[in-house]
Amino acid sequence: MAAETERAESYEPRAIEARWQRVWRDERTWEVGNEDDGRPKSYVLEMLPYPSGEPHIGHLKVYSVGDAIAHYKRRTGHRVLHPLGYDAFGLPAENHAIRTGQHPRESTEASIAEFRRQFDDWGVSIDWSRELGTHEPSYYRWTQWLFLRLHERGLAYRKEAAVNWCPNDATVLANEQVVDGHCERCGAEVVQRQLEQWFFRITEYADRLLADLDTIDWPQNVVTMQRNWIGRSEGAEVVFHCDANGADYPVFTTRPDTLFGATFFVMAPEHPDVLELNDSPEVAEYVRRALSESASERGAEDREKTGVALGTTVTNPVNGEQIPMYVADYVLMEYGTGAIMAVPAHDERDHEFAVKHGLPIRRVIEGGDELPYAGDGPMVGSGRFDGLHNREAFAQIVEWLGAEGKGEPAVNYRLRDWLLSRQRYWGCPIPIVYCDACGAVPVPDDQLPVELPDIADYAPKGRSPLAAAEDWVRTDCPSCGGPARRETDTMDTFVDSSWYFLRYCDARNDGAPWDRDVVDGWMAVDQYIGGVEHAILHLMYARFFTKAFADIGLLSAEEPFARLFTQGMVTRDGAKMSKSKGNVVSPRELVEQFGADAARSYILYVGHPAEGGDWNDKGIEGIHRFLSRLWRAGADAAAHEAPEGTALGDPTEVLRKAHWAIDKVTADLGERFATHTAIAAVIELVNELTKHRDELLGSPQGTAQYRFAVATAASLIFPFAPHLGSEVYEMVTGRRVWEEPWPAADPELLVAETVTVVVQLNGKTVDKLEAPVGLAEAEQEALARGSERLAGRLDGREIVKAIVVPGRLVNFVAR
RNA sequence: GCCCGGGUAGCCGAAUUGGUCCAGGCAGCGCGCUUAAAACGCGCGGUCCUUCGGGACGUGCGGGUUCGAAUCCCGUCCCGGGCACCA
Repeated sequence: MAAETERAESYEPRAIEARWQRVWRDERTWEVGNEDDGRPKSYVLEMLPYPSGEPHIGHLKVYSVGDAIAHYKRRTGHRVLHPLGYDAFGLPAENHAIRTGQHPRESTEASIAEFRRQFDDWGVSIDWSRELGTHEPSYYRWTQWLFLRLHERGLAYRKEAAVNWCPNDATVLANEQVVDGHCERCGAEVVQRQLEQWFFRITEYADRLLADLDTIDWPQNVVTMQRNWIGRSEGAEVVFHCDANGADYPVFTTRPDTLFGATFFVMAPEHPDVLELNDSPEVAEYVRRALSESASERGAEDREKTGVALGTTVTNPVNGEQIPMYVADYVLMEYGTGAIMAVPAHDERDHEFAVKHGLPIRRVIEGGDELPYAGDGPMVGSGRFDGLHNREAFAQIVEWLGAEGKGEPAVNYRLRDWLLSRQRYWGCPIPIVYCDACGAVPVPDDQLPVELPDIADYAPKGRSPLAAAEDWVRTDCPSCGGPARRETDTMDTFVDSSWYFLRYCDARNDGAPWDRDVVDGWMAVDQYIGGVEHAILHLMYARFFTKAFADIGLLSAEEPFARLFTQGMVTRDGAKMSKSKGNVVSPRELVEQFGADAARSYILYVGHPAEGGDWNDKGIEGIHRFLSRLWRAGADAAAHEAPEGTALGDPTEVLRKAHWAIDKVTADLGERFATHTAIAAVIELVNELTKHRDELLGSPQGTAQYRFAVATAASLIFPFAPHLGSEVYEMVTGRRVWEEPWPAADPELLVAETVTVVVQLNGKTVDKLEAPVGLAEAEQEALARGSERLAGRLDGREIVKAIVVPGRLVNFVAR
């Protein structure tokens, strides 16, 4: 093997890495077919990267983790799908276009090329035959197709909604463009404006999204965040009648037991009936002011509870009492019914409002030292329910309201429908046209994709940039053939990234987004890896899409990601890396200086990958030293052939260490993703074999053991440092490590010859004794009892009890 | 305010089931190799006391359970993250 190229004198990572990368590329080593070949499948996936500039340290980490898992899975007999692509639509490319005039496609594709170049440089084992970019017409054609399927089912719909509007730039803004209630570009205060927008009806899936969290293996904190985001609350809808206009106003409450304590009634400023009930200048002005404020201002902490009386009343259904109506901005139109019953004695917000406006506060639940009291207790001032515990009264009141036709049990969610319209250029066009005669008409499947046209000017003009492409906007109605206009908004980029993991399964299918059998053969993703910052939005949307597609009959999986791993952030000097702090570590420079193997291994070594991990510039040198030591050991082992057929002979410390390392790495990598302790185990093995080099190489059997230990170290380091692992393994064995099964530890060699028995006196360690393995408890106790140090410390006291932990310790209790 | 994590050596961290606290790396110190340095290899490594045998203390802090606690329980402080007018 070494004959083809002269071997170097020292570890030269860049040369080794280039060599193996060429082999993997030329032989398409990591490509995988869709046919079942009898091996269990394993779908390993990192979250879709957004290509901007060049990859950062977080990318290096996520692929280091994912690649280690993919390699481990392959070598434990799995057929592994490990693809990669790009989340290529998005705002930064468009902002760049506004500044420079460069087409977003050009800057995006330049970034993709750089990302791809560096991913190749890292030697990540990707099936590149499935590579995709969400901005390619061959991809977004199917994004549009899927939109139409959801539209057919009523899961995509249009309604008027508030958008962020910058009065200075005269444009709508995406949520990401609003920073602290101000326009990201010009700094003007952002206001709310009503516009027709497209939504996905994710709320229809709220219950299933909640319930199925129990079926997936995700980090607890992510599950909790999703649960909170869905925000299911049980309560009742209660109807309040208004005599002034004859209307019935339902409200949602989680506390029907406090109904007798409702002393006023509040509507959100957006409530359509507010001005109908009272159009005085004072009310009109209050509503106008509230509507002009941004959501973040309105939701600000410590904000005073403002509001205006409407001069009308509603009837409290439980006691017929007339209670005054108010409009106040602490009530939200989007939640419940946009109106609330206010119970100041038992709700903090209502209490604050009541105090400020001099409204009556009536206690109906006993308990607590002062009001407001939100806890439980017996009911008072509640008519026939007095004396009952409020938890019991809860159901009885709802039942009674139901019988009277004044209310019913109700469930509410914090989750809102997903607003997908974006008034920007660089995104997937929404495949809808507007016809005066037919209204909003879906573009027929055979006319997809609706391609994004080129435009000259990306600058904001008070409407979506696409509206400027007049030739593109003007079209014929697919229904009646008359003149029509295209939808000029594009889709939220989260739409693109909510189904890409399905496309990978069948990435080159141009007759459908995927073949159902193929997707069913791969899904669900067995191991998903990414940052916790996507804990809510991306993961919720992808789950929703998967469920909706399953309902439509496009696939079988109910959940997209069976197992989720969230990586921690890499810090430097204890602080988040950021350009402004100037403490950014560039993966490109690291790889140039130390090689990809060292960079990847170090990032997995600083700590458990789920935790943070503080970057230390000197630390990577330590890993580089270790890899160099392994390389030298490989060259050394290659230069010391053991005669053909030499047995390994009697176990030595090195042989035992090798099997210990196999066992340790297998458990750490396979069970707990503890890459840091796995790598530490390989370091220990290499340290051990380096230390015993001379004595081992003195005999044929020792030489065989040395070679075995070196090959084992190479085999075990391979998932973390694939190039060096391949190189050293080949040097010693002439074989390719990735074609070898994962090594198995010999259980007999995992058992040491002797164990250390700790002798304790009243729980304090007084001696340590070497003892043979497998000693009976009584023998172990007798051995410990004979300890001279124990005798010295006993000082005349009497042993009253001995606790024996076999193979570990003996604790004597003495008085 | 509420809900999760976490606090071990100068630094990053290990201790997987309640059983030897600190594996591995960094930094530091000593030794070897070298004319020298780098590189490389080997070794040391908590604090205080000591009659040099050893002893006491030690996992943020204070209590508790236990033969035995970094690990379990109660209280408290600090750091990080998430949510936060959702009725």
